[in-house]
Amino acid sequence: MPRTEEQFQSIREKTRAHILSTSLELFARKGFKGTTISDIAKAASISKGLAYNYFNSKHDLMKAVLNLLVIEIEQLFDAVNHISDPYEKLKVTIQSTFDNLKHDETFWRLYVSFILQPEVKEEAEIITNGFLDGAFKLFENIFKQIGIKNPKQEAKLLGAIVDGISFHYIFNRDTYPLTQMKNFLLKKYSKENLSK
Amino acid sequence: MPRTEEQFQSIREKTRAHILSTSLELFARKGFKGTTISDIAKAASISKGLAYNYFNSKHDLMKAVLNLLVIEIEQLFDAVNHISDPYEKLKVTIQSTFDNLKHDETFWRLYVSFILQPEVKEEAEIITNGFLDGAFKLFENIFKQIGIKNPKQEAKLLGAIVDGISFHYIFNRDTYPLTQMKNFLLKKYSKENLSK
Amino acid sequence: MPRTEEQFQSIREKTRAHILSTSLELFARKGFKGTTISDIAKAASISKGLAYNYFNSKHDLMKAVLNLLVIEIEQLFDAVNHISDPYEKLKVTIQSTFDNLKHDETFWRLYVSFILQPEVKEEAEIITNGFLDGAFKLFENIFKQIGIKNPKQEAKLLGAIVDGISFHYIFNRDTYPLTQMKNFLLKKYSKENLSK
Amino acid sequence: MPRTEEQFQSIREKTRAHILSTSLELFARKGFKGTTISDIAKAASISKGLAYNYFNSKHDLMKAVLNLLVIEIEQLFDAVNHISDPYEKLKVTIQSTFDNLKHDETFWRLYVSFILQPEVKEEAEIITNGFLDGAFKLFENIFKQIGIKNPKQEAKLLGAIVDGISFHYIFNRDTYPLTQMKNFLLKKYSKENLSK
DNA sequence: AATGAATGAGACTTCATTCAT
DNA sequence: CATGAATGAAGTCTCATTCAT
Repeated sequence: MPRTEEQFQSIREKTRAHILSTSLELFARKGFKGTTISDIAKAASISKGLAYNYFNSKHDLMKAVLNLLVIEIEQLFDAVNHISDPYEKLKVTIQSTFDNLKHDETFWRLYVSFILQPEVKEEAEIITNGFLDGAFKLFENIFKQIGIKNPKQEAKLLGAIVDGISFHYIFNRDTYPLTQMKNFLLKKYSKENLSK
Repeated sequence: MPRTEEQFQSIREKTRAHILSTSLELFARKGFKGTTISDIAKAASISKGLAYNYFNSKHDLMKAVLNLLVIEIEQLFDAVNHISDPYEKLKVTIQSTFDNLKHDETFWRLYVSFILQPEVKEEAEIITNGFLDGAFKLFENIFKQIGIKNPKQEAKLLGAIVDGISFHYIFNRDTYPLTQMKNFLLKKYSKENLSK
Repeated sequence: MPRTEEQFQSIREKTRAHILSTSLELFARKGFKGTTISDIAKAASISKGLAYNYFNSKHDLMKAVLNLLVIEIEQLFDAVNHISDPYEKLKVTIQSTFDNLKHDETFWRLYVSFILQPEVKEEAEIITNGFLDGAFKLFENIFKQIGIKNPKQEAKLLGAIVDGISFHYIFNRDTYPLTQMKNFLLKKYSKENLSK
Repeated sequence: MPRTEEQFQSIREKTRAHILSTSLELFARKGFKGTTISDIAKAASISKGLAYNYFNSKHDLMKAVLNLLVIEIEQLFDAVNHISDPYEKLKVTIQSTFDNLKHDETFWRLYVSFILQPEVKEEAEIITNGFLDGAFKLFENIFKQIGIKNPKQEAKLLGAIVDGISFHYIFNRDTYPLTQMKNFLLKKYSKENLSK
């Protein structure tokens, strides 16, 4: 007997993922309210009806996109968690943040966009908080390991720097000296500089 | 007897300002697309039609709000420009940023909201760039006066810190230790710390 | 004692006539629905309120314009009624129609415009009928005097010609050879041609 | 199973034609400005939204109606173009104009209505000019074949007569002796009359 | 599973009309 | 007599959602 059941499953999952990633991109580019189901259907080359076959509503779709976002963010954190040397960890984190940003500002825009959407504010805030807390904790642990004073505040400061630079870059992409700032930051948070 | 020219003008100015400030608040809270003219009319206790007596379209209204934003921002800058001592200038700037933020996050939300709105992106970017450039220049001059190395990059770093913290606070208002961070930052950028 | 009462009357009449003629022009140019009270007020350099001081509603205003139209049309007829020679009468009528038309298509447009307005269809039709009947009668009498066969139908034919040409001219003003057609018609309806 | 491509196309064509013919009738009766999308939707027994599924705007809808008009007019011309005998051609043209008019004044009203609408003036004029030129050329050729003097002007005269009569009939439907005028005209433009 | 025609609530916008001064 | 700010009904248009096939 053929495993039609499994094949169905596979197709469903692929289509679902396809709709989801298309939505993510459009939501990020044009905002939640600025993106219509028609837009998504057209961009994903499916019918409007099919989108409703996979998601009960636009709101549902957005929640699913938020979830996707969480997963992607967690993967970013996981990528550095296995590094044991705190200086190296710090360096890689900063680097990965910047490199990721340059190639893909999608998440950032989405993240900002959702927070401004009263309908999803709550859900989005949970994620935001989780994300920020994760980052703050990560930095805090590093600073503790290094033995710096006020690790909690230094962690929040670094978080602010990273997000602030990201923010400035995203909205002034054409003129912002991203690479320069990245190197400047790496130097500021290098072993030589921190341990003196 | 009809009202005098001045009476009419006074009415117009007041109503215009009223609509404008109401719009600003709503746009900031719910985004451009998320705010309807009905919302604004209701919040301002006027008829929908009256809004169109003052602004040709929702888009126009938004441009007027953007303008208002520019003016308010410029006033913030002006407030510190007369201070000559660079350390004092730095301190007041940081302080005013934070104090302002705590009482009024409206501008920040609006600022972020508009930039995400493709319809107003262009207009918003001009303002954003102007605002950022202004802040960067201000910081750069201070750092030059003080005689710090890499004043351009230090300026951008401080800009990122300020905006990053603002950003974190705005979207995690309930838990973010704003005052603590403010003091931490003031200390880091104090005369004692910088001049050593 | 000054005759303020009469002066008031005079002012009222002048203002009324001013509003009326402005309305007539705008209605003719942009149609009834296409003309707003604001348009009229602006064109007449008065306030919207004042228009309502003179006319109870836009509909009323339009009826007054219709009346004005009737009067103007009657004056046109009167202008030729004193001529006794039928050939001369015919010639002058045709000529005046054309000369009038070239300088002022306002009435024509208004006339057509109103007939398409269901709200005033009835009133407009009375006028139209009156106007057409007047013209038909005028022509019929002329043809009877001249002694032509089928004067009733010849009258309607000439009416159709005159209105048809007017119509063609109005909607093809740039290319229609009006003068040529006028001369062609005058020749066709000249004494030499008709009496043979 | 989804409908086939053909099924969808068939539905679209039918609905489109239905909306179009309903619009044409209403525009003709109440003018462009005087007809609302709601009117059309109600008359066509569809939702307002559906009209916009088929036409981007009311203006677009009107352009489509104009197009429909052009096609219908061209068919009228085509119907007589195969007749070779000029006298016969003339007779059939006049007859068909009148017969058509009696059964359907819609086009005429629409034609007049659109020309008075500043928003569509340009598009309408192209059609008008095309239509008039077509008629003038047709008549001119006939008169040339017959060998009448001044064929150009005679063509324009006949055009004016036909349109003038149509016009008088349309706006005085109840009392205008259309049949009588038709016969009168047919006799005037009969072979016996023209060839003498 | 898939399509897109169809709906209808609600958005933006216009404008005749009213009214305080 | 005169003004134009203010209203609100109604018009154009959009879009999430449903549904027959």
